[in-house]
Amino acid sequence: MPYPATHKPQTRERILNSAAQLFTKNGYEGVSIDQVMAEAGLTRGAFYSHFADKSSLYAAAIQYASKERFRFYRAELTAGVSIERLIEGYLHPDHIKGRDMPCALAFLVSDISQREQQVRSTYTEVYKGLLQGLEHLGTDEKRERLACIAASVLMIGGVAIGRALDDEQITSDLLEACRAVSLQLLEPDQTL
Amino acid sequence: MPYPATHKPQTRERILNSAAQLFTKNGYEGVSIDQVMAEAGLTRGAFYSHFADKSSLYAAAIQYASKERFRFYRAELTAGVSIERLIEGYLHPDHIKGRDMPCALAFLVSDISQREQQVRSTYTEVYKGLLQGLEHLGTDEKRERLACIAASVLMIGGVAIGRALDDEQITSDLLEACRAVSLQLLEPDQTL
DNA sequence: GTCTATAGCAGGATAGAC
DNA sequence: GTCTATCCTGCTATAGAC
Repeated sequence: MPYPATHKPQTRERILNSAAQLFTKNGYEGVSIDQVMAEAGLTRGAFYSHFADKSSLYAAAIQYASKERFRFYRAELTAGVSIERLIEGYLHPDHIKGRDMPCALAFLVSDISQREQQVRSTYTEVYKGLLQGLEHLGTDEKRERLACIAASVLMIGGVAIGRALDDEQITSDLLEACRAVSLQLLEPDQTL
Repeated sequence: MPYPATHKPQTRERILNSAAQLFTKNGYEGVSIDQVMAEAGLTRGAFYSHFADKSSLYAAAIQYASKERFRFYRAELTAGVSIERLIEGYLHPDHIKGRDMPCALAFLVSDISQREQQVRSTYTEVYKGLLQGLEHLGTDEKRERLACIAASVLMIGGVAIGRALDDEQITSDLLEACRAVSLQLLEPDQTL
């Protein structure tokens, strides 16, 4: 039995992990199937027995990356990390530089509208998940929706713009401003 | 005299205008030099007597689009249009849909970090211009820098994320939240 | 300055052996 | 399921005629 039943799912996961890392950092057009497969220790020919095409992989990778990220945040919260610290970690130079698995919502935001329906709808679902997370983050009562939306825009937008800029001083100021305002918006009884 | 002295600059301007429209809406990889030249009524061969390569054109197009946009805003302000109306126009579904010449800062934000130094530094200069505009917008005294940064992130991020999303209801809520918070941040005596 | 023609390459997708 | 080999397309960039 050369290929045990667990082999295929495991391989698929390896491909997804490789794709999530590469796509998030380099965008859809910035990554070839060759690269994804090489990173996963395979060759291009093997790809099409796991995914229909590049676009499907992209959508799946975004979902995968986000699940990993949500899992991480849940663990942090369980371990007693404060909201302030989580926001600080998100709006942080290390995140912008792409260490580990960065946030696909931020890194790919203007990549998405050029992709197919399937990709946009995946992105939208992930964004909804983040929004719901912010609404209930570390509190029993639900936060105001619009305040959470504005906070999410400051987080995602802050990382996206900070990544584009070429001037460390401005990026640093930008992160500081986004941290301050988003935290204020996430105060439990905040209303717009 | 088959080519008058005004011919080349005019042609260059036609190419830039075509490039600004196409690149802003479709990103760097989403546009070919063929398309840009065809839109300008020329063929690909003529391109390289105006620009060194595709990357240079991209940087020049971002600068061109932004100058057009700043010109537009100055005219609006001179005509007595309020800041509220300007923000409303920016954070508006029509802008997201790409009518006329959309804002390159928003539409290309996550495209930029994958390009060369030249492009990133152009983007950074344009962003600095917007920031300075916000600091002095319709007031004699200078607004607080961090408040203006946060407002700019809500504007750029709001358009970028709104464009990615596939759900009109959420996009509409998102634009509303960004309008409300950014306007609040631009109140003349606002401090963080 | 603009054209047509072409060189050269990268990458998506498929075929067929193992 | 994975491999190698191949087809095919699209694109940047250049050459050379007008």
